[in-house]
Amino acid sequence: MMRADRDQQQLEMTFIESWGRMGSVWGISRTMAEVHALLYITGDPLCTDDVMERLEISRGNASMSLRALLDWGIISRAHKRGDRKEYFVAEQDVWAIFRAIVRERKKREVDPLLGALHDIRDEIGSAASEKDDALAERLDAMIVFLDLIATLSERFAGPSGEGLELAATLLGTGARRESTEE
Amino acid sequence: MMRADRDQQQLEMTFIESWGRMGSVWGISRTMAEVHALLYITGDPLCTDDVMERLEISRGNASMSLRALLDWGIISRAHKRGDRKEYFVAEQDVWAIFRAIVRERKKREVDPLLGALHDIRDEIGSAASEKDDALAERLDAMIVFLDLIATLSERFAGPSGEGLELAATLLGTGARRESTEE
DNA sequence: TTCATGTTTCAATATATTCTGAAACAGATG
DNA sequence: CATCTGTTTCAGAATATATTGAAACATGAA
Repeated sequence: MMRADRDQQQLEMTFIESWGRMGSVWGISRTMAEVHALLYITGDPLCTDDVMERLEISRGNASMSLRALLDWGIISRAHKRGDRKEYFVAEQDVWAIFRAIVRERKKREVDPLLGALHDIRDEIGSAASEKDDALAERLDAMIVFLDLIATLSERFAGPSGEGLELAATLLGTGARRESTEE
Repeated sequence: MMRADRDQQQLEMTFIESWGRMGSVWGISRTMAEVHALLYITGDPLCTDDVMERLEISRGNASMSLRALLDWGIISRAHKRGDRKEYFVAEQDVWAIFRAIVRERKKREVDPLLGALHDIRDEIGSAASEKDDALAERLDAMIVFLDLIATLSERFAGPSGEGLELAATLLGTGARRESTEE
């Protein structure tokens, strides 16, 4: 039994490390990803000290990471009766986690880029020279594409369970073509 | 005319900077993104020296960035008759660019994580204790989800123009729900 | 082979990001 | 109010990442 427990902790740690390495994919630091992984895989409410201990990180780091995860909306606060400490629990629905990530990244990265691109496009519009035509065309292609991505991710990240439905649709559409696969 | 040219270069540079800042989104360095932006927005074949000059970066950096972009498959080599220098041109189809990025990120980030997760899952399977059940469940939820993502991105990144078609489908599906929007 | 032209590599350096730890803060309780 | 418990902040340190620049490496021409 002690044995099994230790094994489990080890396995959890492997998961945490793998997930941490993925942090870059969704644009957060390794530690922040690890804190999330710990909360997710553990399932229990953990306090700052638990996180510090399990991950061997400083109080400051743990505090910052937890707050950032709260901002992203993928963990939430919890309290134990008769205990003043704050505990944290991770959202357990992977789709909800995914939607939160998509929403956040769109807000932080796609939207600002689209804004900048639109600004440039407007400037060109006024100063129409010959060469500008080709530039404008390429810019437009990019803008149209990013607008599409933004719209798609908005739908994916929408509040309802649409993401799942849409994924199913996508998969269904793809299935019809499976015979033509390479 | 001189005037218009200078304006255009400035606008191009603004585009390049915006795009460079986005580098993190698709997991490459700022400079590499800028090199790509330069080639994309310029449209012409450029050689290493052109890139160095326009972006004010070292030869080594330019060389590494260009090679990496070649690896990603979003720029290609070009040659001018009677000129030994290598020139580079960017893929102009934004969908092709997007597909290349999705393909590459899946390969580098999602696949390894899925591999690690499957390994952990296998280990748990053999050492079934009570507590492990909950762990296994959470792990499975994550694996199922990532498998779905991997499948979806494979379809998106497929060689044909499927990505565009699928996006249209998705958009269509969404349109039917537009009335229920928040 | 030697020279001329162009490309790649990589150790040293510069830059950016993340983390620590102790101090400041908040707010409950006696 | 003083004290106790717990949280947040932030300057400096540690770490990781990106960049330079010069030397090594190719390759073709004479």
